[in-house]
Amino acid sequence: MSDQKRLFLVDAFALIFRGYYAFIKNPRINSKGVDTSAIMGFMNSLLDVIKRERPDHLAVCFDKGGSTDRVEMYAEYKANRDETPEAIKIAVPIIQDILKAMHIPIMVKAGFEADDVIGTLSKQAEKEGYKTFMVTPDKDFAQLVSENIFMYRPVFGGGYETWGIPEVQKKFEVEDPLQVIDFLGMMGDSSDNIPGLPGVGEKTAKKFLAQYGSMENLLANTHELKGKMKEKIEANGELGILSKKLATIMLDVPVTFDAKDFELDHPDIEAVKNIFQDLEFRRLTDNFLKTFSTETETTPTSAPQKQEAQKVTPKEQKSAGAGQFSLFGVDDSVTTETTSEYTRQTAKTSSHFYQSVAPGIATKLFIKNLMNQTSVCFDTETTGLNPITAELVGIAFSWEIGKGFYMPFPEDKNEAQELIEQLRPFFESESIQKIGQNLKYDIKVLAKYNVTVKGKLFDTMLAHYLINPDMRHNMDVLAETYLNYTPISITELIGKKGKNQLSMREVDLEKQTEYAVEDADITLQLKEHFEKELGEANTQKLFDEIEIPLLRVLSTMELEGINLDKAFLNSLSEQLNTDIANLEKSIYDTAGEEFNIASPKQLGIILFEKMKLVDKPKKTKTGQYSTSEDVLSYLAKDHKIIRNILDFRGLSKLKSTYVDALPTQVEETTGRVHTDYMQTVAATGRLSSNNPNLQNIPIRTERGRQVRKAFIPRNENYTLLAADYSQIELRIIAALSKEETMIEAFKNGEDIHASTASKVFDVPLNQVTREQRSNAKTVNFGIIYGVSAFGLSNQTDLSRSESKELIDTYYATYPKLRNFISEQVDFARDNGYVQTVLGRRRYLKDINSRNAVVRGAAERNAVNAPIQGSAADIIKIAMINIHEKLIAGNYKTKMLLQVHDELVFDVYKPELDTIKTLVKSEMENAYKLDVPLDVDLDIGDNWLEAH
DNA sequence: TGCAATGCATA
DNA sequence: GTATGCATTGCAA
Repeated sequence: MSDQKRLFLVDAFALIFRGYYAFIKNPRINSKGVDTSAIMGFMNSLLDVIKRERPDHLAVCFDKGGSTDRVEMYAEYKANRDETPEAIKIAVPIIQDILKAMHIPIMVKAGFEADDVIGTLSKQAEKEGYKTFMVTPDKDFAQLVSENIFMYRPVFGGGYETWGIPEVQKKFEVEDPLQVIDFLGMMGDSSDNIPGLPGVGEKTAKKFLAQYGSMENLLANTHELKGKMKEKIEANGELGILSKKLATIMLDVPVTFDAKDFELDHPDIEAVKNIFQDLEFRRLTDNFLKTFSTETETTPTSAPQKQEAQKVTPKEQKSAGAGQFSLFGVDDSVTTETTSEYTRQTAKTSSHFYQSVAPGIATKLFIKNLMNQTSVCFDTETTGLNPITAELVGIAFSWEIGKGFYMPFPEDKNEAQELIEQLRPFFESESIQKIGQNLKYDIKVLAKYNVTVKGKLFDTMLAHYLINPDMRHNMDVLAETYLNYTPISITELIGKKGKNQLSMREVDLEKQTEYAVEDADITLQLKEHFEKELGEANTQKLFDEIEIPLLRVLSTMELEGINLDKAFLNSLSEQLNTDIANLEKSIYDTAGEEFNIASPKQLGIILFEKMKLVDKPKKTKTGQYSTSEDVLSYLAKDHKIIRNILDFRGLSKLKSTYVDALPTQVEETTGRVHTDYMQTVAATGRLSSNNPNLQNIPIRTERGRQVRKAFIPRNENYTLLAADYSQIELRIIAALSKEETMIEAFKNGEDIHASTASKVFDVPLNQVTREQRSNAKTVNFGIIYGVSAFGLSNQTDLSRSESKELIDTYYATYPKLRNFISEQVDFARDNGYVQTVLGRRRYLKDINSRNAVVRGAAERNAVNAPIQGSAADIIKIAMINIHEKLIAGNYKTKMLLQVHDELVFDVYKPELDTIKTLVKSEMENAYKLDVPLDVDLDIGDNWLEAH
């Protein structure tokens, strides 16, 4: 470093607060009962800075009485700050005493905040040739950063980072640190109660800044915004300006930087020692003496300081006494107390016999007993929610209501495997029925131990999904609804998620037993309940032949996961940035010069003055050329440069939702992405996918669909096969309605939308215009969703009355379709539900509502649910059959994904021809309709190519 | 930290 | 107009 003098300005309150909250979980209280956390925290930071940096000049700045100017501007300023904690209030005078003893100047100015004092001083020092370091964690200070003014910012886990101009540019994505003020003004700051612009947070503020550069320019160009955002910002321009003012650090506080006064000289060691002794700071006293004793130039790194002792070893599982483990020795049942029918039962109020099984002989006896059962409910307890990484902590079993056993699993992997081996005959027994709640999870966990769950299955969650798809199906809800019983909550055992949540392994064995066996017991009781109801709802077949077999299929697919080119994924984010650069270059080339694409002003001049893309460019209120979305997309088809600009704008969204998110979901152990298919959330019978959702990977836009390139085959011996049903929902509605005209079109392999257009607009098939086909397509989809003229006119260029006319003509063309629709609605009115081809029901309680809006929605559901649901039924059948054939044929090919009407396979190349035939045949013949089903196959080295 | 509202990705 | 999941934001704790 040069010989330039260095001034450190310390933001006292920021460091005091930070120190105080650092100890919040474990406050420092001395023998006099004084909470010294804040003092300790602050002094640690201060000494740390001195020791590390040895500043020539240093001062500590405090607030006094808040900022009168800002309160004048905005009465709410800092109004919602919590009352300052007591420990901080008492800390301030003590810290000031210590500073005096250390001969460190204290800067305060009534009516000004420390920010303003520091700002003013740093600018003065800059003029005098100093390098200034503002010691504060508060990001507001970034606006002051210049070539000679830096932020010196404590970071979590110790250490500091220095923010100069490049750091601020990067962090806030701005050119000039002064734009930090605009940034803060836009996004607001809840702790200072700076309102900001409504609806604008960090991401949006950065976007705006890149595009408009400042608050003022944003407000001058709100016409370019869309939707709610536009309304909100236009309505709150003044608030934005005010917010910016509030966020601005003042530079004209009446204080003077006096170099001599600020020189860091020797402290009054005795005085400081006395205060520290009084506070009972022993370590800090040592630290202080070391810092100021002359010979300490560098601090030894060998000294094992602080945190080392804090390392917490997870509590070992309590090894209970032998008696507790004995199989039949302990009866911890509780007598039933009389409960009114309004009081829910719990484990405490109902009689039960739950017991843990000890290792050794007890386990052998237990398993012998287990093997004699014909139907057993089980529930695994694990260390987490992700079955790929979770380890078994125990398994609960129950085959008699009110009674059950819990087998804890050792943490040691080999021992756990030995134990599961003993249970293998049970799980793999074909003759013992297995009952569970969400068995897919347990099956996946056990698969990780190489155990296959065989035999008949009964999943209470799936059963209830068929009985009442609109409800939720978690066990607590089911127990309360059907058994009038409240199970022990998981949070009671392991705490709320986040900070101190325990792993199931850390829970006492007795509690584990109570909790786990209770789950198994309740599940068993629910099974008895739902068994009857399944028959009554006529969905037994759907349960046995679709949902239960599908559960095995899904667990296999989920465990398999899909390969992601990890290098590609990890770099895709940067590649996108490269793409942006390429787009920029291409735009510059076309434009013939470089300019700021993000600036609408410059862009408008380039497009409409230089390139003269249109004769009469649309202008905005402020007289500038409009470059808004709708203007540009209108020009997009004729000009590549416009497409590039639109792409450029759309990238950030893509990046955050997919490109940056997906790599974090790659499982370390497998290098693959394992989605979780939800079998019980979609009321229509569809699956849904989450963590991550692989059913909404972009495909419509060129840039978006690039994400699909990241989904690749297992290795070079494999290829991806995508098989999708063509127009399955329209085929279903044609078949169900028996509308011959439409059925014929499908039988003849016609382009259905063109065919519809030809009939509705009464033109020969080969003379259908693009627009006619497009409108016909919209109506076809509208039918599936339960059309209204209003909805149709929103989707097309047609007016409301034209839409109505089109729909009327459509119904005239396909009269049976109209019949079908009214039949569905009538059926729903009479029965309260509609159903799919396989009898999957959806109950529509609002179908007879007197509220037309509510009733209308129910009527659309009545039309859509059987269509969407039947399509779901059919692909589920195909999946089950394909799964079985893949196993039976011992193929290496795996089924990986389902996207509603599409299946994706990882095909072993030598099997390709066989698999293509197999998949196509199984999908097309999954269910017999009066309309042929048609499946398109595509292969490729990634999911994008396979389309 | 958890919730609702908004907007947008898919079929 | 149907069915989902998720990122971001603001607000309530």
